[in-house]
Amino acid sequence: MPEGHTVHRIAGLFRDVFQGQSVAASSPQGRFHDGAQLISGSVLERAEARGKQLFLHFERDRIVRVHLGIYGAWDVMTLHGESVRAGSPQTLSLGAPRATRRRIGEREESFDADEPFPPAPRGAVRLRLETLDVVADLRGPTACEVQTPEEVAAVMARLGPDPLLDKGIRGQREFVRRVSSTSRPIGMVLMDQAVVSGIGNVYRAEILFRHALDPYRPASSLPEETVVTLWKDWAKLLADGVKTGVMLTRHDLDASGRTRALRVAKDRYFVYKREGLPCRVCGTHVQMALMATRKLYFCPHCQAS
DNA sequence: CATCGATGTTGAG
DNA sequence: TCAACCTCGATGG
Repeated sequence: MPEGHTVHRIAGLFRDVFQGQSVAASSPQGRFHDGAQLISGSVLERAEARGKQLFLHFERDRIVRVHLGIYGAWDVMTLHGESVRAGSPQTLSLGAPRATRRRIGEREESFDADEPFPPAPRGAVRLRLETLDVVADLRGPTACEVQTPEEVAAVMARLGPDPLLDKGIRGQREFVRRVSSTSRPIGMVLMDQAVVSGIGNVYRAEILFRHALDPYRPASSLPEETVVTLWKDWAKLLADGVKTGVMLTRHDLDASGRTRALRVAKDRYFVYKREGLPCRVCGTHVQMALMATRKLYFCPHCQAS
């Protein structure tokens, strides 16, 4: 599911396949019918992510803002093979070219779909974006709406820095300022999109473990140097996540362990979803507690104050 | 078949 | 603090 890395991957993929092209838009499910009509046939000028928010800039200052929420996902299907790509309608009708599907969101996967192109929408597709050789289906988003540049600016203004957009000292300083100015627990603060963009429940737990931090410790009590380290670590994890599509957060693995963890979810994390299992560092049982309705995982020994 | 849970946010009280 | 919302795969009977 979507933490910041997923959304940046989608933005990158959309730049590759849609940017500069006229895109047909529809809402097979019907719930985004009017919005789809507003943009259908216009050129996608830009696709950008900020944290978990995706902005698709179409002509005439029409911007589609998408937030996947907890289970939203994009399904992207492309025809493969250049000859098919360039194919005329006759070529397409010559019989069921195979498509490659890429699911982006909860669980990413690629597979050959044994079906004609473009495939019929499956399930509740809120928004379908389509060119001659690419179809992207959006399901289950928390938000999908057409906004003006002013509305987009207002959303952006409420978001904390994103390491991929606010590189260098400016983003870092902003992060330090926002973390240090609140006494709420650091475990809550890292999840607050107004403090920093893109961190979700998985990265939150893993980052805290990687820095041996007690999730309940007041954010303002952390030394500035620790906060700077957190920012740099998030920047690295995010860059890795965008590259691989996987939240691999363990720095205790050799090359083969890493390869395995990329494949096997159970091996992927230090503490996330490992309640009751031995801490990978000290063997203490990993604990789970609710923090503001979300499940928080941590090692009570390694992460003691 | 029904129920549950998930990498999230919003808004009411 | 809590319910509502959005969708689907996993789990249980």
